[in-house]
Amino acid sequence: MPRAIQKRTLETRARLIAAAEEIIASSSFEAMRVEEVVLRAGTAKGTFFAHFKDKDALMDLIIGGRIDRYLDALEQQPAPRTAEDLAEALMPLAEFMTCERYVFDVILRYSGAAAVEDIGPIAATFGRLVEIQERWLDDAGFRSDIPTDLQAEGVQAFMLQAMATKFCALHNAQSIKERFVPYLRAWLEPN
Amino acid sequence: MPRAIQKRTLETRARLIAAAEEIIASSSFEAMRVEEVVLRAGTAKGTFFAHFKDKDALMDLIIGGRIDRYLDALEQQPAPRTAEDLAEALMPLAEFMTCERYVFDVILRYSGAAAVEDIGPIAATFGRLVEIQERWLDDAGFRSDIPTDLQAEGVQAFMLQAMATKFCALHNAQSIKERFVPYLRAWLEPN
DNA sequence: CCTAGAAAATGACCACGGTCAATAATTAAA
DNA sequence: TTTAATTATTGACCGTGGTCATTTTCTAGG
Repeated sequence: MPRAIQKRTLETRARLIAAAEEIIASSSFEAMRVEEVVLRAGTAKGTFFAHFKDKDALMDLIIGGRIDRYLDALEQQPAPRTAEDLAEALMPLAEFMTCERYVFDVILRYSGAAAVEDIGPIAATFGRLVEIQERWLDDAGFRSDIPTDLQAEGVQAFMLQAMATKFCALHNAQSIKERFVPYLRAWLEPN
Repeated sequence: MPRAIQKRTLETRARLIAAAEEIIASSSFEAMRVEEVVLRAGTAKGTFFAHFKDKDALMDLIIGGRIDRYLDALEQQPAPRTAEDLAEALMPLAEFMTCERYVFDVILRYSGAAAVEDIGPIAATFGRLVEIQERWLDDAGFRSDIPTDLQAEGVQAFMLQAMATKFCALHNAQSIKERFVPYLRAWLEPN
């Protein structure tokens, strides 16, 4: 029979997460070191890995949490009416996702879960984002020749492409939005 | 004044690359260890890093080389006439790019160079691929409402999206091509 | 309370990528 | 040929993520 989770366990876990958030706040996601986290949390290194599968699992959790707050905000908004508005609405999220090269890499790596049983926080947010976009696209009625879910996946693909160029010398003179809008127009408003 | 590169240097470099290729051939890209490479090449560890900035730089070189061979083949082919044919033509390349999760991750990370001066082998192949597609799309004349280079970038974005799903539990029941074709149809043949 | 057994925490240890001061080999000029 | 300058190689060492047998703490049953 499985015993209830001890209060101690929850406290330790909370301390580890808090310590990581502190480091991120005072320097960056990239600068986070497991050794530094356990030092601040006052635990041994092994304890970290008893709570999180690996360092990236904690990153998944923290970054996924941040993304979820952006999605909460998006859900409050009315459906955008134009490709331009859609891009505009997604910009805060896109800016966060590309705030650091390291963050973008983690997001890419975790955006699709290899197995159903390990759909993590970030992968879940991608599912949520598609749902939000499907609702928006249903309302806006851009294209009637292809299903809404295909449209939403396309928006996702172009958003990733636009974001990737932020780290690409050939394109980073342009802002993410400047790259995103032409894609969206061509995708959602052909002809 | 810069001296000529020593023959010894080229030999050492060739031995390192050959050793790495051996390991990849007998196991996998992921299994490559710097220690094992230098052991087989008969050099010291430091020598490796005198020739390559880091482990990934050698991966960039080797994977970029493989991709280039696929592009050589694509350049020999006539321009595809339909979205389906385009997807079909790109499948061998897509299959290689997703032969290992690790390989796909490296490709994603190196597909855009952070600075003009360090456009590496993989980043260069992405430029080449866009050029090939621009020629194809010019010939095929799918869409006249948007420029060819935008069309080509879209094909790229959807190819990445279709490939990514190979490692995603939600979609990997479908083949890459099954996912790629609907995107391409919707992108290149709207209405 | 006491105790058995489960859950949690520990820290020495390992794997592996990467560094750098010291050394060896090569080259061009005297 | 000798020598000085340049280039290539070396391997001990480090940083950091991750493991696991052992120890400590907690909990339920008597």
